[in-house]
Amino acid sequence: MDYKIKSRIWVEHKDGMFLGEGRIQLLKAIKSEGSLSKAAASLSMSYKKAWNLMDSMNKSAKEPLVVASTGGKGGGGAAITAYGEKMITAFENINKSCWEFLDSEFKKLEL
Amino acid sequence: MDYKIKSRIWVEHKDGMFLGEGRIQLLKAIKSEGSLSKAAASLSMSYKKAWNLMDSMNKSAKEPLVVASTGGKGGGGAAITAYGEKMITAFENINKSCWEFLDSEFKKLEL
DNA sequence: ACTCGTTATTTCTTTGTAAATATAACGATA
DNA sequence: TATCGTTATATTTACAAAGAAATAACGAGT
Repeated sequence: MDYKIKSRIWVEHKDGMFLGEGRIQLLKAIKSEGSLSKAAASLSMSYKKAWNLMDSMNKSAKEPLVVASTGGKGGGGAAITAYGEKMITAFENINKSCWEFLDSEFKKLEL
Repeated sequence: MDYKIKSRIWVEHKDGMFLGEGRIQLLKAIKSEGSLSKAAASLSMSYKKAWNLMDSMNKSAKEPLVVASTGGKGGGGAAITAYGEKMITAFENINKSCWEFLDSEFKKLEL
């Protein structure tokens, strides 16, 4: 059997996407880069797209996941909140366990 | 908590998609309609897209999932093979159990 | 006041994908 | 051999999503 099962998970709220794999990737890049523009560059993503994702996340969450500051020393920057960190680990844990679950189920099938 | 977790699963082989939710839907429509064009119409899908999906599935499977005949009484038609039936039920079972798994995992989180 | 690198936002352009359209091929039946 | 409804395929059109580019705003430090 040379087939592989794949999956994608995401979290929605009343009207639309809240968290998905791309958004989690962006959160992690913001954390490691300390800036939205650098995070976007590190993911080969346009700044605008990154900003849209961040804005959408912050607007649809109870608390912001990212805080950004403009101006000042270094021009500003962006950082992940404690709530944001919690979301990253929660998402990655459930995603990983989903993969494991699917792999084991799929192996049982013997297609 | 007004968040909901969602997922999509699919099966790939060496270079590309083999089975996904849209393809399974199409297989089921072919089964109930007996024709590719009627199946496409019932799903509000263009004939061309339906044909592409069917062709891709048949080409990447060990055995065809759909057999189509052209000409003859009634103009022809399409039908699901036993192998195709097996794929439908296998996919739907694993998909359902994945949803249940995710829902229960997500409930544990209390975001 | 001026500089700096960043965030924030608008507008325009491009591009990739889906949809519409048209047409050929097919073969049992009459 | 003419008809019929389907499968099979190429070509064109339309549209939406992504990207590029340009510009404004910001505020600590000098």
